[in-house]
Amino acid sequence: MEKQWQVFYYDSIFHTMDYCKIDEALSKKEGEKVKIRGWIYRRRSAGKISFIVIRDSTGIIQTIVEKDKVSEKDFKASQKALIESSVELEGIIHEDNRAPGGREIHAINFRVINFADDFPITEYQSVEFLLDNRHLWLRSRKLTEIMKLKAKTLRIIRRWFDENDFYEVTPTVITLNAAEGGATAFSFKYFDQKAYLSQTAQMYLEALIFSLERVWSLTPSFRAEKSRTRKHLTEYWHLEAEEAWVDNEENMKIQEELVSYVCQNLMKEANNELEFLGRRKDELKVIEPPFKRISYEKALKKLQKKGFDVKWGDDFGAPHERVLVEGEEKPIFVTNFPIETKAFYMKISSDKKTVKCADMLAPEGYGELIGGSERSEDIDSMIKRLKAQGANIENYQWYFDLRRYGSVPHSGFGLGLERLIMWIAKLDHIRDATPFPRMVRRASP
RNA sequence: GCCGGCGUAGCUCAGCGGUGGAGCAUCCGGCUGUUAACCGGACGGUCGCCGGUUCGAAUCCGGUCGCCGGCGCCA
Repeated sequence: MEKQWQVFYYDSIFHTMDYCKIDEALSKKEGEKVKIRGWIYRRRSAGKISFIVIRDSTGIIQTIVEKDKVSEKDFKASQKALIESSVELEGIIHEDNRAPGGREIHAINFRVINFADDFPITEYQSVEFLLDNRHLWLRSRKLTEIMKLKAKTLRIIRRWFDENDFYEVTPTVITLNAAEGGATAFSFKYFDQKAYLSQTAQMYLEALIFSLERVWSLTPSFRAEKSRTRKHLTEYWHLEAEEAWVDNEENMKIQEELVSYVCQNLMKEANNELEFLGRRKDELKVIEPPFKRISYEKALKKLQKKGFDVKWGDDFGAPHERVLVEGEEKPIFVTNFPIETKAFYMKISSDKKTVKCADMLAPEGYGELIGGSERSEDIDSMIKRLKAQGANIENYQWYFDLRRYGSVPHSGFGLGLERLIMWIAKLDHIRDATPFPRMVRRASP
Protein backbone atom coordinates (compact mmCIF):
# COMPACT_ATOMS: atom_id res chain seq x y z
CA MET A 1 0.00 0.00 0.00
CA GLU A 2 1.30 3.47 -0.88
CA LYS A 3 2.11 5.77 1.97
CA GLN A 4 -0.26 8.53 0.76
CA TRP A 5 -3.29 6.36 1.49
CA GLN A 6 -2.45 6.04 5.15
CA VAL A 7 -2.85 9.73 5.91
CA PHE A 8 -5.31 10.47 8.68
CA TYR A 9 -7.73 13.04 7.31
CA TYR A 10 -9.99 13.44 10.27
CA ASP A 11 -9.06 17.05 11.02
CA SER A 12 -9.88 18.12 7.46
CA ILE A 13 -13.28 19.52 6.63
CA PHE A 14 -15.63 17.55 8.83
CA HIS A 15 -15.10 18.97 12.28
CA THR A 16 -18.76 19.65 12.98
CA MET A 17 -21.10 17.19 14.62
CA ASP A 18 -23.93 17.49 12.14
CA TYR A 19 -23.70 13.99 10.71
CA CYS A 20 -26.83 11.99 10.29
CA LYS A 21 -27.30 8.26 10.62
CA ILE A 22 -27.93 6.20 7.52
CA ASP A 23 -31.52 5.32 8.42
CA GLU A 24 -32.17 9.05 8.74
CA ALA A 25 -30.50 9.74 5.39
CA LEU A 26 -32.70 7.12 3.75
CA SER A 27 -35.80 9.02 4.88
CA LYS A 28 -34.66 12.41 3.52
CA LYS A 29 -36.09 14.01 0.41
CA GLU A 30 -34.64 14.46 -3.06
CA GLY A 31 -32.04 17.22 -3.12
CA GLU A 32 -31.34 17.40 0.62
CA LYS A 33 -27.73 17.70 1.70
CA VAL A 34 -26.40 15.14 4.20
CA LYS A 35 -23.16 14.25 5.94
CA ILE A 36 -22.63 10.65 6.95
CA ARG A 37 -19.82 8.49 8.23
CA GLY A 38 -19.36 4.78 8.48
CA TRP A 39 -17.58 1.83 6.87
CA ILE A 40 -17.43 0.62 3.29
CA TYR A 41 -19.74 -2.36 2.95
CA ARG A 42 -19.51 -2.99 -0.82
CA ARG A 43 -17.78 -1.17 -3.63
CA ARG A 44 -17.89 -1.24 -7.38
CA SER A 45 -16.30 1.07 -9.89
CA ALA A 46 -16.96 1.76 -13.54
CA GLY A 47 -14.37 4.09 -15.02
CA LYS A 48 -15.43 7.56 -14.01
CA ILE A 49 -17.91 6.54 -11.35
CA SER A 50 -17.55 4.68 -8.03
CA PHE A 51 -20.42 2.98 -6.26
CA ILE A 52 -19.66 2.80 -2.57
CA VAL A 53 -22.17 1.18 -0.23
CA ILE A 54 -21.68 2.53 3.28
CA ARG A 55 -22.67 0.90 6.52
CA ASP A 56 -23.24 2.34 9.97
CA SER A 57 -25.03 1.08 13.06
CA THR A 58 -28.40 1.87 11.49
CA GLY A 59 -28.18 0.45 7.98
CA ILE A 60 -26.59 0.74 4.55
CA ILE A 61 -26.84 3.30 1.76
CA GLN A 62 -25.29 3.54 -1.69
CA THR A 63 -23.07 6.48 -2.47
CA ILE A 64 -22.07 7.65 -5.95
CA VAL A 65 -18.69 9.28 -6.36
CA GLU A 66 -18.25 10.73 -9.84
CA LYS A 67 -14.95 11.90 -11.28
CA ASP A 68 -16.04 15.39 -12.32
CA LYS A 69 -18.13 16.07 -9.21
CA VAL A 70 -15.42 15.72 -6.54
CA SER A 71 -11.73 16.58 -6.21
CA GLU A 72 -9.22 14.28 -7.86
CA LYS A 73 -7.94 13.20 -4.44
CA ASP A 74 -11.45 12.25 -3.28
CA PHE A 75 -12.19 10.33 -6.47
CA LYS A 76 -8.93 8.43 -6.29
CA ALA A 77 -9.65 7.61 -2.64
CA SER A 78 -13.07 6.27 -3.61
CA GLN A 79 -11.45 3.90 -6.10
CA LYS A 80 -8.68 2.77 -3.78
CA ALA A 81 -10.49 2.28 -0.50
CA LEU A 82 -11.12 -1.40 0.25
CA ILE A 83 -14.05 -2.93 2.07
CA GLU A 84 -14.29 -1.89 5.75
CA SER A 85 -12.33 1.33 5.24
CA SER A 86 -13.83 3.98 7.49
CA VAL A 87 -15.12 7.00 5.62
CA GLU A 88 -17.04 10.23 5.94
CA LEU A 89 -18.72 12.15 3.18
CA GLU A 90 -21.04 14.95 2.25
CA GLY A 91 -23.54 14.65 -0.58
CA ILE A 92 -26.99 15.17 -2.01
CA ILE A 93 -29.84 12.71 -1.61
CA HIS A 94 -31.26 11.38 -4.88
CA GLU A 95 -34.20 9.11 -5.31
CA ASP A 96 -33.29 6.41 -7.82
CA ASN A 97 -34.86 2.99 -8.15
CA ARG A 98 -31.53 1.58 -9.37
CA ALA A 99 -30.16 2.13 -5.86
CA PRO A 100 -30.68 -0.45 -3.10
CA GLY A 101 -33.26 1.07 -0.79
CA GLY A 102 -34.48 3.49 -3.48
CA ARG A 103 -32.24 6.38 -2.38
CA GLU A 104 -28.58 7.17 -2.76
CA ILE A 105 -26.13 9.94 -2.01
CA HIS A 106 -24.27 11.79 -4.74
CA ALA A 107 -21.02 12.76 -3.07
CA ILE A 108 -19.64 16.29 -2.98
CA ASN A 109 -16.79 15.28 -0.70
CA PHE A 110 -15.45 11.84 0.10
CA ARG A 111 -12.86 11.30 2.80
CA VAL A 112 -11.24 8.09 3.98
CA ILE A 113 -10.47 8.06 7.70
CA ASN A 114 -8.61 4.76 7.62
CA PHE A 115 -7.74 2.72 4.54
CA ALA A 116 -8.50 -0.87 5.49
CA ASP A 117 -6.15 -3.73 4.65
CA ASP A 118 -7.66 -6.58 2.61
CA PHE A 119 -10.63 -7.66 4.69
CA PRO A 120 -10.20 -11.40 5.27
CA ILE A 121 -13.90 -12.20 5.19
CA THR A 122 -15.11 -12.38 1.61
CA GLU A 123 -17.76 -14.07 -0.48
CA TYR A 124 -17.44 -17.64 0.77
CA GLN A 125 -16.81 -18.46 4.41
CA SER A 126 -16.58 -21.59 6.51
CA VAL A 127 -17.88 -21.80 10.06
CA GLU A 128 -14.38 -22.28 11.39
CA PHE A 129 -12.98 -19.27 9.56
CA LEU A 130 -15.80 -17.05 10.73
CA LEU A 131 -15.29 -18.15 14.34
CA ASP A 132 -11.55 -17.48 14.06
CA ASN A 133 -12.42 -14.03 12.76
CA ARG A 134 -15.32 -13.43 15.09
CA HIS A 135 -13.99 -9.98 16.04
CA LEU A 136 -14.47 -8.97 12.39
CA TRP A 137 -17.52 -11.10 11.58
CA LEU A 138 -19.41 -9.16 14.26
CA ARG A 139 -19.71 -6.45 11.60
CA SER A 140 -21.96 -8.66 9.50
CA ARG A 141 -25.57 -7.65 9.15
CA LYS A 142 -26.81 -10.88 10.71
CA LEU A 143 -24.78 -10.57 13.90
CA THR A 144 -25.57 -6.87 14.06
CA GLU A 145 -29.29 -7.59 13.96
CA ILE A 146 -28.93 -10.31 16.61
CA MET A 147 -26.97 -8.02 18.92
CA LYS A 148 -29.63 -5.34 18.55
CA LEU A 149 -32.36 -7.88 19.26
CA LYS A 150 -30.51 -9.05 22.36
CA ALA A 151 -30.09 -5.49 23.65
CA LYS A 152 -33.78 -4.80 23.11
CA THR A 153 -34.70 -8.06 24.82
CA LEU A 154 -32.67 -7.06 27.87
CA ARG A 155 -34.25 -3.62 27.89
CA ILE A 156 -37.73 -5.20 27.87
CA ILE A 157 -36.83 -7.76 30.55
CA ARG A 158 -35.56 -4.99 32.82
CA ARG A 159 -38.76 -3.03 32.28
CA TRP A 160 -40.89 -6.04 33.20
CA PHE A 161 -39.01 -6.72 36.41
CA ASP A 162 -39.17 -3.02 37.33
CA GLU A 163 -42.92 -3.01 36.82
CA ASN A 164 -43.39 -6.18 38.88
CA ASP A 165 -41.70 -5.24 42.14
CA PHE A 166 -38.40 -7.01 41.59
CA TYR A 167 -35.05 -5.64 42.67
CA GLU A 168 -32.08 -6.24 40.41
CA VAL A 169 -29.15 -7.55 42.43
CA THR A 170 -25.52 -8.33 41.67
CA PRO A 171 -24.43 -11.67 43.11
CA THR A 172 -20.91 -13.08 42.91
CA VAL A 173 -19.68 -15.49 40.27
CA ILE A 174 -16.90 -16.85 42.49
CA THR A 175 -18.02 -19.64 44.76
CA LEU A 176 -16.84 -22.59 46.81
CA ASN A 177 -20.11 -24.42 46.20
CA ALA A 178 -20.29 -26.34 42.98
CA ALA A 179 -24.04 -26.09 43.04
CA GLU A 180 -25.08 -28.54 40.38
CA GLY A 181 -22.52 -31.17 41.23
CA GLY A 182 -18.78 -30.51 41.11
CA ALA A 183 -17.95 -32.41 37.95
CA THR A 184 -19.24 -29.76 35.59
CA ALA A 185 -17.90 -26.62 37.27
CA PHE A 186 -14.73 -24.82 36.19
CA SER A 187 -12.35 -24.75 39.13
CA PHE A 188 -9.49 -22.36 39.75
CA LYS A 189 -7.03 -21.41 42.44
CA TYR A 190 -8.42 -18.64 44.61
CA PHE A 191 -5.32 -17.76 46.65
CA ASP A 192 -4.98 -20.85 48.84
CA GLN A 193 -8.43 -22.30 48.20
CA LYS A 194 -10.03 -24.21 45.38
CA ALA A 195 -12.91 -22.17 44.04
CA TYR A 196 -15.38 -22.49 41.18
CA LEU A 197 -16.88 -20.24 38.55
CA SER A 198 -20.56 -20.00 39.34
CA GLN A 199 -23.03 -22.21 37.52
CA THR A 200 -25.96 -20.37 39.03
CA ALA A 201 -26.55 -17.41 41.31
CA GLN A 202 -29.56 -19.10 42.81
CA MET A 203 -28.32 -19.68 46.36
CA TYR A 204 -27.13 -16.07 46.58
CA LEU A 205 -30.48 -14.83 45.31
CA GLU A 206 -32.18 -16.94 47.97
CA ALA A 207 -30.16 -15.11 50.62
CA LEU A 208 -31.32 -11.78 49.21
CA ILE A 209 -35.08 -12.51 49.27
CA PHE A 210 -35.12 -12.24 53.06
CA SER A 211 -34.61 -8.50 52.73
CA LEU A 212 -35.80 -7.68 49.20
CA GLU A 213 -38.45 -10.40 48.75
CA ARG A 214 -38.39 -10.42 44.93
CA VAL A 215 -34.99 -10.25 43.25
CA TRP A 216 -33.45 -10.94 39.87
CA SER A 217 -29.97 -10.92 38.42
CA LEU A 218 -28.15 -11.26 35.15
CA THR A 219 -24.76 -12.91 35.48
CA PRO A 220 -22.51 -15.12 33.42
CA SER A 221 -22.83 -18.80 34.32
CA PHE A 222 -20.21 -21.36 33.50
CA ARG A 223 -20.58 -25.03 32.65
CA ALA A 224 -17.59 -27.26 32.11
CA GLU A 225 -19.73 -29.86 30.36
CA LYS A 226 -18.17 -31.16 27.17
CA SER A 227 -21.39 -30.59 25.30
CA ARG A 228 -21.14 -30.58 21.53
CA THR A 229 -24.54 -29.37 20.52
CA ARG A 230 -26.09 -26.30 18.96
CA LYS A 231 -27.74 -25.44 22.27
CA HIS A 232 -24.71 -25.22 24.58
CA LEU A 233 -22.17 -22.62 25.53
CA THR A 234 -19.64 -23.03 28.33
CA GLU A 235 -20.29 -19.41 29.32
CA TYR A 236 -23.77 -17.99 29.01
CA TRP A 237 -25.80 -15.13 30.42
CA HIS A 238 -28.04 -16.46 33.10
CA LEU A 239 -31.17 -14.54 34.00
CA GLU A 240 -32.36 -15.68 37.41
CA ALA A 241 -35.16 -14.63 39.70
CA GLU A 242 -36.12 -15.65 43.22
CA GLU A 243 -39.37 -14.81 44.96
CA ALA A 244 -40.40 -15.01 48.62
CA TRP A 245 -43.94 -16.20 49.39
CA VAL A 246 -44.29 -17.77 45.96
CA ASP A 247 -45.10 -21.41 45.24
CA ASN A 248 -44.37 -23.41 42.11
CA GLU A 249 -47.70 -22.46 40.51
CA GLU A 250 -47.20 -18.75 40.92
CA ASN A 251 -43.58 -19.17 39.85
CA MET A 252 -44.78 -20.55 36.52
CA LYS A 253 -47.15 -17.60 36.14
CA ILE A 254 -44.27 -15.19 36.63
CA GLN A 255 -42.25 -17.04 33.98
CA GLU A 256 -44.98 -17.12 31.36
CA GLU A 257 -45.80 -13.46 31.99
CA LEU A 258 -42.16 -12.50 31.54
CA VAL A 259 -41.60 -14.51 28.36
CA SER A 260 -44.89 -13.30 26.87
CA TYR A 261 -44.08 -9.70 27.71
CA VAL A 262 -40.74 -10.03 25.93
CA CYS A 263 -42.38 -11.48 22.81
CA GLN A 264 -45.23 -8.95 22.69
CA ASN A 265 -42.89 -6.01 23.09
CA LEU A 266 -40.19 -7.21 20.71
CA MET A 267 -42.94 -7.47 18.13
CA LYS A 268 -43.49 -3.72 18.54
CA GLU A 269 -39.93 -2.59 19.18
CA ALA A 270 -37.75 -4.85 17.04
CA ASN A 271 -39.49 -4.90 13.70
CA ASN A 272 -36.44 -4.63 11.49
CA GLU A 273 -34.41 -7.14 13.45
CA LEU A 274 -37.17 -9.76 13.49
CA GLU A 275 -37.90 -9.33 9.80
CA PHE A 276 -34.23 -9.64 8.86
CA LEU A 277 -33.86 -12.77 11.00
CA GLY A 278 -36.98 -14.39 9.56
CA ARG A 279 -39.15 -14.45 12.69
CA ARG A 280 -42.72 -13.56 11.75
CA LYS A 281 -44.74 -11.21 13.93
CA ASP A 282 -47.75 -13.52 14.11
CA GLU A 283 -45.53 -16.25 15.56
CA LEU A 284 -44.73 -13.93 18.49
CA LYS A 285 -48.23 -12.52 18.76
CA VAL A 286 -49.63 -15.85 19.98
CA ILE A 287 -47.14 -16.04 22.85
CA GLU A 288 -49.49 -15.13 25.69
CA PRO A 289 -50.30 -16.71 29.05
CA PRO A 290 -51.27 -19.30 29.98
CA PHE A 291 -48.75 -21.82 28.67
CA LYS A 292 -49.72 -25.48 28.60
CA ARG A 293 -48.66 -27.53 31.64
CA ILE A 294 -47.95 -31.22 31.39
CA SER A 295 -46.69 -33.37 34.23
CA TYR A 296 -43.60 -35.52 33.86
CA GLU A 297 -45.82 -38.56 34.32
CA LYS A 298 -48.15 -37.59 31.47
CA ALA A 299 -45.22 -36.61 29.28
CA LEU A 300 -43.67 -39.99 29.96
CA LYS A 301 -46.84 -41.77 28.87
CA LYS A 302 -47.07 -39.65 25.73
CA LEU A 303 -43.49 -40.56 24.85
CA GLN A 304 -44.04 -44.25 25.54
CA LYS A 305 -47.12 -44.17 23.30
CA LYS A 306 -44.95 -42.69 20.56
CA GLY A 307 -42.60 -45.65 20.92
CA PHE A 308 -39.81 -44.15 23.00
CA ASP A 309 -38.02 -46.49 25.35
CA VAL A 310 -38.27 -44.34 28.49
CA LYS A 311 -39.19 -45.32 32.02
CA TRP A 312 -39.91 -43.52 35.27
CA GLY A 313 -36.75 -41.81 36.50
CA ASP A 314 -35.23 -41.17 33.08
CA ASP A 315 -34.55 -37.59 32.20
CA PHE A 316 -35.77 -36.28 28.85
CA GLY A 317 -33.25 -35.73 26.08
CA ALA A 318 -33.37 -33.60 22.96
CA PRO A 319 -35.46 -36.05 20.87
CA HIS A 320 -38.01 -36.34 23.70
CA GLU A 321 -38.26 -32.58 24.07
CA ARG A 322 -38.85 -32.23 20.34
CA VAL A 323 -41.78 -34.62 20.46
CA LEU A 324 -43.30 -32.95 23.54
CA VAL A 325 -43.46 -29.55 21.83
CA GLU A 326 -44.57 -30.93 18.48
CA GLY A 327 -47.44 -28.84 17.13
CA GLU A 328 -47.13 -26.30 19.95
CA GLU A 329 -47.07 -22.62 19.06
CA LYS A 330 -46.23 -21.51 22.58
CA PRO A 331 -43.68 -22.77 25.09
CA ILE A 332 -44.92 -25.48 27.45
CA PHE A 333 -44.16 -26.40 31.05
CA VAL A 334 -43.18 -29.91 32.02
CA THR A 335 -43.76 -30.22 35.77
CA ASN A 336 -43.11 -32.57 38.69
CA PHE A 337 -40.01 -34.47 37.67
CA PRO A 338 -38.88 -37.45 39.78
CA ILE A 339 -36.76 -36.42 42.77
CA GLU A 340 -33.67 -38.20 41.54
CA THR A 341 -33.57 -36.33 38.22
CA LYS A 342 -33.38 -32.89 39.81
CA ALA A 343 -31.18 -30.80 42.12
CA PHE A 344 -31.05 -31.10 45.91
CA TYR A 345 -32.68 -27.73 46.58
CA MET A 346 -36.04 -28.49 44.94
CA LYS A 347 -39.02 -29.03 47.21
CA ILE A 348 -40.39 -32.55 47.38
CA SER A 349 -44.11 -32.86 46.51
CA SER A 350 -46.70 -34.51 48.74
CA ASP A 351 -46.49 -37.66 46.58
CA LYS A 352 -42.90 -38.11 47.93
CA LYS A 353 -41.81 -39.13 44.40
CA THR A 354 -41.56 -35.84 42.54
CA VAL A 355 -40.32 -32.31 43.10
CA LYS A 356 -42.27 -29.08 42.68
CA CYS A 357 -40.51 -27.92 39.56
CA ALA A 358 -41.19 -26.85 36.00
CA ASP A 359 -39.08 -26.77 32.86
CA MET A 360 -40.21 -24.38 30.17
CA LEU A 361 -39.61 -25.85 26.72
CA ALA A 362 -39.53 -23.59 23.67
CA PRO A 363 -41.52 -24.50 20.55
CA GLU A 364 -39.79 -25.68 17.37
CA GLY A 365 -37.36 -27.87 19.28
CA TYR A 366 -35.26 -25.03 20.69
CA GLY A 367 -35.17 -26.87 24.00
CA GLU A 368 -35.29 -25.81 27.61
CA LEU A 369 -35.61 -22.05 28.08
CA ILE A 370 -36.19 -22.02 31.81
CA GLY A 371 -35.73 -24.36 34.73
CA GLY A 372 -37.58 -23.38 37.88
CA SER A 373 -38.80 -24.79 41.15
CA GLU A 374 -40.15 -24.20 44.59
CA ARG A 375 -37.25 -24.46 47.05
CA SER A 376 -36.91 -27.03 49.76
CA GLU A 377 -37.00 -25.87 53.37
CA ASP A 378 -36.08 -29.25 54.83
CA ILE A 379 -32.40 -29.16 55.81
CA ASP A 380 -32.16 -32.90 56.57
CA SER A 381 -33.57 -33.93 53.22
CA MET A 382 -31.24 -31.53 51.39
CA ILE A 383 -28.22 -32.91 53.27
CA LYS A 384 -29.25 -36.42 52.35
CA ARG A 385 -29.54 -35.57 48.68
CA LEU A 386 -26.27 -33.61 48.67
CA LYS A 387 -24.44 -36.51 50.27
CA ALA A 388 -25.81 -38.84 47.64
CA GLN A 389 -24.06 -36.61 45.06
CA GLY A 390 -20.85 -36.66 47.08
CA ALA A 391 -20.92 -32.93 47.85
CA ASN A 392 -19.04 -31.31 50.73
CA ILE A 393 -21.76 -30.36 53.24
CA GLU A 394 -19.53 -27.84 55.05
CA ASN A 395 -19.72 -25.38 52.15
CA TYR A 396 -23.50 -25.38 52.34
CA GLN A 397 -23.90 -24.44 56.01
CA TRP A 398 -24.50 -20.78 55.17
CA TYR A 399 -27.23 -21.87 52.76
CA PHE A 400 -28.92 -23.96 55.47
CA ASP A 401 -28.82 -20.90 57.74
CA LEU A 402 -31.36 -19.33 55.39
CA ARG A 403 -33.76 -22.07 56.54
CA ARG A 404 -32.89 -21.57 60.18
CA TYR A 405 -33.73 -17.87 60.45
CA GLY A 406 -37.28 -17.19 59.37
CA SER A 407 -37.52 -19.34 56.30
CA VAL A 408 -40.56 -18.81 54.07
CA PRO A 409 -41.95 -20.69 51.07
CA HIS A 410 -40.15 -19.41 48.01
CA SER A 411 -39.48 -20.22 44.40
CA GLY A 412 -37.23 -19.16 41.60
CA PHE A 413 -36.09 -19.87 38.09
CA GLY A 414 -33.20 -19.50 35.71
CA LEU A 415 -33.44 -18.55 32.05
CA GLY A 416 -30.67 -19.04 29.51
CA LEU A 417 -30.62 -15.71 27.73
CA GLU A 418 -28.92 -17.07 24.61
CA ARG A 419 -31.47 -19.88 24.41
CA LEU A 420 -34.24 -17.28 24.46
CA ILE A 421 -32.52 -15.26 21.75
CA MET A 422 -31.84 -18.38 19.71
CA TRP A 423 -35.52 -19.25 19.72
CA ILE A 424 -36.84 -15.76 19.03
CA ALA A 425 -34.25 -15.07 16.34
CA LYS A 426 -34.67 -18.54 14.76
CA LEU A 427 -30.93 -19.18 14.96
CA ASP A 428 -29.55 -22.51 13.90
CA HIS A 429 -26.78 -22.32 16.52
CA ILE A 430 -26.59 -20.73 19.96
CA ARG A 431 -23.09 -19.34 19.32
CA ASP A 432 -24.62 -16.56 17.23
CA ALA A 433 -26.67 -15.37 20.21
CA THR A 434 -23.52 -14.07 21.88
CA PRO A 435 -20.68 -11.97 20.44
CA PHE A 436 -17.76 -14.03 21.69
CA PRO A 437 -19.00 -17.60 22.14
CA ARG A 438 -17.17 -19.84 24.56
CA MET A 439 -17.43 -23.50 23.66
CA VAL A 440 -15.58 -26.68 24.50
CA ARG A 441 -13.01 -26.09 21.78
CA ARG A 442 -13.06 -22.35 21.57
CA ALA A 443 -12.06 -19.56 23.92
CA SER A 444 -10.73 -17.11 21.34
CA PRO A 445 -11.07 -14.41 20.12
C1' G B 1 -17.35 -39.30 27.22
C1' C B 2 -19.49 -41.79 22.51
C1' C B 3 -20.46 -41.74 16.98
C1' G B 4 -19.68 -39.50 12.11
C1' G B 5 -17.29 -35.95 8.71
C1' C B 6 -13.44 -32.52 7.00
C1' G B 7 -8.08 -30.38 6.78
C1' U B 8 -5.04 -28.48 -0.83
C1' A B 9 -3.45 -20.53 -2.60
C1' G B 10 -5.69 -15.05 1.99
C1' C B 11 -11.08 -17.41 1.44
C1' U B 12 -14.45 -21.42 -0.83
C1' C B 13 -13.44 -25.86 -3.16
C1' A B 14 -12.07 -29.54 -7.34
C1' G B 15 -8.09 -33.01 -8.11
C1' C B 16 -7.76 -39.23 -5.30
C1' G B 17 -0.76 -43.07 -7.84
C1' G B 18 2.71 -39.96 -12.90
C1' U B 19 5.35 -31.93 -13.76
C1' G B 20 -0.46 -28.78 -8.10
C1' G B 21 -5.95 -26.41 -10.59
C1' A B 22 -10.61 -23.15 -10.66
C1' G B 23 -13.74 -19.27 -8.58
C1' C B 24 -13.46 -15.21 -5.17
C1' A B 25 -10.04 -11.62 -2.75
C1' U B 26 -5.51 -8.58 -3.76
C1' C B 27 -2.44 -5.82 -7.53
C1' C B 28 -2.13 -3.64 -12.81
C1' G B 29 -5.10 -2.13 -17.14
C1' G B 30 -10.22 -1.06 -19.39
C1' C B 31 -15.28 0.69 -18.71
C1' U B 32 -20.25 6.96 -16.75
C1' G B 33 -25.42 3.23 -13.47
C1' U B 34 -23.14 -0.82 -10.73
C1' U B 35 -26.53 -4.26 -7.59
C1' A B 36 -21.86 -10.32 -3.99
C1' A B 37 -20.79 -5.54 -11.47
C1' C B 38 -18.21 -6.97 -15.89
C1' C B 39 -13.71 -7.74 -19.41
C1' G B 40 -8.12 -8.64 -19.94
C1' G B 41 -3.58 -9.67 -17.32
C1' A B 42 -0.45 -10.56 -12.89
C1' C B 43 0.58 -12.29 -7.95
C1' G B 44 -0.36 -16.37 -4.98
C1' G B 45 1.29 -23.38 -2.35
C1' U B 46 5.79 -27.12 3.44
C1' C B 47 -1.52 -30.24 -0.41
C1' G B 48 -2.33 -29.84 8.66
C1' C B 49 1.95 -32.61 10.94
C1' C B 50 4.99 -37.31 11.63
C1' G B 51 6.08 -41.99 9.75
C1' G B 52 5.25 -46.18 6.24
C1' U B 53 4.21 -48.59 1.22
C1' U B 54 5.94 -47.44 -3.88
C1' C B 55 10.56 -46.28 -9.22
C1' G B 56 7.16 -42.23 -7.94
C1' A B 57 2.30 -40.00 -2.71
C1' A B 58 -1.95 -34.16 -2.26
C1' U B 59 -3.74 -39.12 -3.74
C1' C B 60 -2.83 -45.62 -0.56
C1' C B 61 -1.80 -47.24 4.88
C1' G B 62 -0.77 -46.07 10.27
C1' G B 63 -0.38 -42.41 13.93
C1' U B 64 -1.09 -37.44 15.56
C1' C B 65 -3.06 -32.44 15.89
C1' G B 66 -6.97 -29.05 14.64
C1' C B 67 -11.98 -28.05 13.36
C1' C B 68 -17.25 -29.15 12.24
C1' G B 69 -21.91 -31.95 13.02
C1' G B 70 -24.96 -35.44 16.13
C1' C B 71 -25.85 -37.95 21.00
C1' G B 72 -25.37 -37.71 26.41
C1' C B 73 -25.39 -33.74 30.30
C1' C B 74 -27.78 -29.05 31.01
C1' A B 75 -30.20 -23.13 30.61
